[in-house]
Amino acid sequence: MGADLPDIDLHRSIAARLAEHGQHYTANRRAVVDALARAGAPITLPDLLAVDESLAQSSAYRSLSVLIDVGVVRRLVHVGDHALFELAEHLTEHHHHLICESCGTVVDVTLPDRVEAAMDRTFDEVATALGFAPLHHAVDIYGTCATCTP
Amino acid sequence: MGADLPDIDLHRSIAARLAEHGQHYTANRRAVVDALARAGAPITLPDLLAVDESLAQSSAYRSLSVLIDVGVVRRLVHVGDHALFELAEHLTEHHHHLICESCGTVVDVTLPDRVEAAMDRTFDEVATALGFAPLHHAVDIYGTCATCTP
DNA sequence: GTTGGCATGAGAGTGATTCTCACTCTAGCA
DNA sequence: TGCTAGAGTGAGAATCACTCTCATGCCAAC
Ligand SMILES: [Mn+2]
Ligand SMILES: [Mn+2]
Ligand SMILES: [Zn+2]
Ligand SMILES: [Zn+2]
Repeated sequence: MGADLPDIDLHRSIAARLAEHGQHYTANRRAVVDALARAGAPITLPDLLAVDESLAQSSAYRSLSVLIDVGVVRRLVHVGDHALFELAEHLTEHHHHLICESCGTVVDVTLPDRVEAAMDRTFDEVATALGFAPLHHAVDIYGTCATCTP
Repeated sequence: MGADLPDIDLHRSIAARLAEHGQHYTANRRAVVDALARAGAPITLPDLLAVDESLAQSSAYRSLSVLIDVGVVRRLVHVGDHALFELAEHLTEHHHHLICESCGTVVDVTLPDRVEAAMDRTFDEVATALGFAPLHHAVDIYGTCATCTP
């Protein structure tokens, strides 16, 4: 989404978070992050490898796994047979997804703060009523994208 | 969820929908529907086979696939390595999911109509602004369930 | 009662993801 | 600056949820 951190801060922030977990920000992990940042939308692993041809498949999967573990990357499922990967929200901003049921395209959307706040209040109420302690939420809006609409 | 159709109507409704698509409501498909109805929450395929031991894995998967194609069953991903299956909303009611990040339990929740309406309005606005024609939405509330909270 | 076509299920196949292991790099110390 | 222990890498093997195949079963319509 629009409000990304400048690259320098992005990488510094990621390095710090990895360090907190006793992990290093290696060249491979940085290459994966760069590819995700360059994509600017959730992408599949094949797409990731296409963005940076020097990446090896097994290492890309492993770097993503480490980055997910420390909270730098988020993995999305729900569409197609490949998972989608994107930078975590603390590196971009809280957002949700528009999913085209025809072509599988996924794009980020942000909702007005007013609406987010109202949703959080409601979710907290209904979850608590069922003995759940809610931590966060995901909203997926399914429909048809511009290019798939005739 | 609470407001299920009585069994007779449930099966009649499903038979009709299958017929619309030139499909039959066979014993196997009915057994799968019964198992899902009995579960009352999204369940995995292994769980389904456990509920009805007479079901064969390959046939259960195929029956689910047919039932999904005609809109009687919905498939959820997002949690664990097995997909979750539940009866479609027109057989139960529009609802969303509470997902325990600790044990993977998934339970249904309904939101107040007022909130659903407000969300739909907002989703329509933001989607349209991005050239998307929104059709429906899914909300997942992640947190910790009662038994996982110490 | 025969026949044609869909349904079933055991087992084989598929493919995204994960694991293995021999090799490489690097951080930290001498 | 050299050494070394431990972490990182990647080609290929393995895993496993799910799908496909095909021989057989079932049923409806004549
Ligand atoms: Mn939100
Ligand atoms: Mn809703
Ligand atoms: Zn599309
Ligand atoms: Zn739990």
